[in-house]
Amino acid sequence: MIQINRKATIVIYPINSMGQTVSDRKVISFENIKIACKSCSLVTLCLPMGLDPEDMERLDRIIKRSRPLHRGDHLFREGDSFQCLYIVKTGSVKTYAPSEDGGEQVLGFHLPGELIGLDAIENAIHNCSAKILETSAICEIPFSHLEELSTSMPSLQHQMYRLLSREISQDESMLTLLGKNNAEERLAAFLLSLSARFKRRGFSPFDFYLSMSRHEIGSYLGLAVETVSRLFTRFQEDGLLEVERKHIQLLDLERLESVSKRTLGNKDRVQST
Amino acid sequence: MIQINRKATIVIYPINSMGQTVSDRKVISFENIKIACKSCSLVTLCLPMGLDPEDMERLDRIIKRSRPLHRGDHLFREGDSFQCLYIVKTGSVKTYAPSEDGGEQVLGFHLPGELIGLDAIENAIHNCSAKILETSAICEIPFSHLEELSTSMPSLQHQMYRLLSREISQDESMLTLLGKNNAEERLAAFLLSLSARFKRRGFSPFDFYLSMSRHEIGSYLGLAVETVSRLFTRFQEDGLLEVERKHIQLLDLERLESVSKRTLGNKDRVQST
DNA sequence: GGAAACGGTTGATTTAGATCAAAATTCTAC
DNA sequence: GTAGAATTTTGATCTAAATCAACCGTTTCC
Repeated sequence: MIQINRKATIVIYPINSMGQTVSDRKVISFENIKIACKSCSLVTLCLPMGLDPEDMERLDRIIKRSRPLHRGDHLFREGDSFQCLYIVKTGSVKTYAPSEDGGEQVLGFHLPGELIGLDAIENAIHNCSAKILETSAICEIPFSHLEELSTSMPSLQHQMYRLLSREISQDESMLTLLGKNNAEERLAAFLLSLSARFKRRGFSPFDFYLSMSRHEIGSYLGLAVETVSRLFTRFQEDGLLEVERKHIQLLDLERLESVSKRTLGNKDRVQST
Repeated sequence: MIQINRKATIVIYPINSMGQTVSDRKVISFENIKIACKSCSLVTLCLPMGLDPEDMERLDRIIKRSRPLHRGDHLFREGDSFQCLYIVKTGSVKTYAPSEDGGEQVLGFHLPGELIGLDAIENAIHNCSAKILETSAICEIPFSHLEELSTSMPSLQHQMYRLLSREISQDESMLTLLGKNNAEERLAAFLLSLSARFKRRGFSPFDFYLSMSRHEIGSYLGLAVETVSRLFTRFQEDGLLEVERKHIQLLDLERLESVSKRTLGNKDRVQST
């Protein structure tokens, strides 16, 4: 899916979930795939965050940058030996726990700047799989090198602790979502989370493309595909959003927010009619 | 609840969830509350795991050991500033996310040797609360000291990475449990998890006391109290276990195992009659 | 170009587990 | 020891979401 944008730069990435219809959309060309951390737009929300230039340089040297990977490619599979952490540079990735019967539990969707593989450190074995959702550039960090480096770089060590801790917090709020919230609240919270993450990355929080299927959203949220589909329709009918296949436009963030945290106490339901 | 055991040592802890009816039950006396890591029975599964004697000594010096805390005491509350990590030495602790309406989502139950507070590192603010379930001894580790120490102790740093990573793995399997498994499977998995953890700590995997209420179990597993209660009754009727209030005896680990991972594929249900 | 596979939507029906209600049991505190 | 408050259990009813089923639009691939 190659297209030429207004600035006549060849955009080699397919239309992806980030900023498709956004006017200030970043142009990604061949040259800046292998960009160093210090010139990377993600530097403020990625692993090198907060490192001084010299430390960043040292970190930069152990990071490998691969050719773009494509939809369906695996970064790793459950059971693989753990060698590297991965960071999404562009595109998106899902992690999931496969089950014997071919099913899967989606554990997360990973956007640019986000680390993948942190759960494998303990046993040096991956206990989930990671699959590319759309053509993506991925940075690869050999963990043994990273660990070694972090012994001599307190700020890197600190950043590692923070990132690991954040992953725990996120999983915990996901546990609350699955334990306490109904289908409507889960989907609203999911869309708001995507929205906020796109925003931090400089893309529109109102208008984006989903790189995952309804089925994957359902798995992530502990819902059946049909329920997800019906909810999208309902949210659209309620004027919360506009949806056309993968394209989402959030029309009323505030109301979506209130839907996402409507537990027993708050009975002012969205108009159903 | 003070009682004298056969060896005439005063047991200051109330009958707790660990090994109540176990013959080789550990005797906990006043003296060994403030025991150093190197003489602590938990050393092989706790933070100091794998440290050499000298490093352990250094770690030991920053660890504070409090007087026993009692049921209902808080280690910290959501919103508190993060100063310390906590390790359960004896007893048990729950962590939970309070919600505005007085409800709560239980995030975890913590047994001896387990760390509490890892999710607070990122923002230096606790985003859940931790409450003592039964009289417990707790080790307290000022995180800033720990972090500093870990910069000069690669094996401690490694252990920290491992423990953080393990927390993530555990949360992820919990996500799968809540996302994919039904009530029966969740409770079975919960009991088996407790069983395995008791075993690792030298207590009976078959016979133990629950330090948490049915309500708390329900919250943890995303189920209503009534469902939990009914399941205990059903499991007992099915001969899987014997339950009398907080006292649980697992009668058939193997069958419980098969109940815990019975998804669609596996239709050999437990006899209901 | 057409068939097959896939992903998504919509409708009808079923059901697991929530909710409501009430009694039984245990715990707590005077 | 007793009153009152929790906690747990059990039963009856309800409902949100799963499941089953059919259909439609897209994509893919001979």
